[in-house]
Amino acid sequence: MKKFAIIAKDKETNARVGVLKTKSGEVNTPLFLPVGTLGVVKTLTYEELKQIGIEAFIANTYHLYFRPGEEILKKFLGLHKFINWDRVIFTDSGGFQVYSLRELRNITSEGVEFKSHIDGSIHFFTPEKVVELQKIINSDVALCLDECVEYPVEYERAKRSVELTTLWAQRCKKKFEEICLSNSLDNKQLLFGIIQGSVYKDLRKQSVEQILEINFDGYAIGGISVGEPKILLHEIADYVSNLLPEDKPRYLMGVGEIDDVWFCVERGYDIMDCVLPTRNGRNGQALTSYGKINIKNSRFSTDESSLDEECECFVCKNYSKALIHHYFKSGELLGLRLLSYHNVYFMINLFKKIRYAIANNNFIKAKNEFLQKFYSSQNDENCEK
RNA sequence: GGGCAGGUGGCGGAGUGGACAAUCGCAGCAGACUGUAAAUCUGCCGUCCGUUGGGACUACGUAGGUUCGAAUCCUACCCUGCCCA
Repeated sequence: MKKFAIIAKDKETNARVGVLKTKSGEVNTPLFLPVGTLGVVKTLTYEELKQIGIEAFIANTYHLYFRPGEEILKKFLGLHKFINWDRVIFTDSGGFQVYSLRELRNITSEGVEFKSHIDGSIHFFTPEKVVELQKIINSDVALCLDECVEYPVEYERAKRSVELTTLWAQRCKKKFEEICLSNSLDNKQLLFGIIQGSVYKDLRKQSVEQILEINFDGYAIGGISVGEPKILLHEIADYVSNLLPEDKPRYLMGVGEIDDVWFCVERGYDIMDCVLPTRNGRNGQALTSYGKINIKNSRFSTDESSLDEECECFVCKNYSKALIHHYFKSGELLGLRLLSYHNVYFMINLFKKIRYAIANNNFIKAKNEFLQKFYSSQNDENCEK
């Protein structure tokens, strides 16, 4: 059985609809992964995630290693049982923490030494260790340890990160296969390789070639959306997409702005994840059909309408902007939850629309209509001021 | 009636002769956030003008005074709290 099957392709673009098979079931692509770093999509219950209709989320190996820690994860035979979630879980390797915690780490070719962000204690992560941890977490899709570099970054440093990422990918793959061989009970976890290379096309090309050579179940593009201008993000995403094989899932890590999502799906990306719906939700931003709004703005204090008149989620059916505004201004936790729920719902719904549009050969039209509505209204708001 | 303490920007509260339009916190207003060290961070916050540098005006209970200069010193008054009669 193929692990990834493309079931529809847009005629005008490279956008495609597919199905990825994992040990916890199938997921439909293009797929949006909410981020649940510590095994939880912040503020939301698993019942709510199911109610929203999410098929998968991505947790983080680095963070789960610290809390709850290996022993507890082993005791529960993995994250699924610990959190009582039977759908798909991806795990990021900790490569992003190599970037985001760069003041607390030290890289050698052997691995990364982290100073714990929690208590300052020293921990050493190797590619092998990260694979083992993901086996313990027992996620459905594991990611190789990579070195995600910041932007801007000098060419030579980006080149070294590509080489290191390749070396680590080889070691991850080797360890992964060893564990699979020694444990015939469960060898259905998927392993994705990660492409690096910052904004340098030749390095991206080199990285793609080297990672493809190792052969993974899917290919992730990392080192993007780390502060580079949008034009570069698009340029690199576009460039790399043309180098990737058709028959494997393509995962663009960390991308989740609305226009970026459409842009990247159009180029044939199948999976994306992003903290924005949840983080920005906790910070007061709501995604709506007519653009982003900041619910904390005083103009919503008496607004009786829902966040998004076109949204079917329970928040939009039951809560006015004025009420959610009140929760935010008062520091009531329910506000964080409601916007997180709504925003994740919005993203999941967006991806449903995208899949539908591709399947019906209507991608470009759907994209233009969606984006025009989403962005024109923000302009209107600016004009009013 | 007497004694003591105190009255500062929307609020709390620093400042006790020049560096004060006045520390700081809260509230308020806005912005940011892209594989989550984030219920976080940043900016503005007397009034008016200026895109910036900056400028003008009004202000530390009220009214006078001393001084080159006062939120800061002096006098009187008003008000608040506590204590004594």
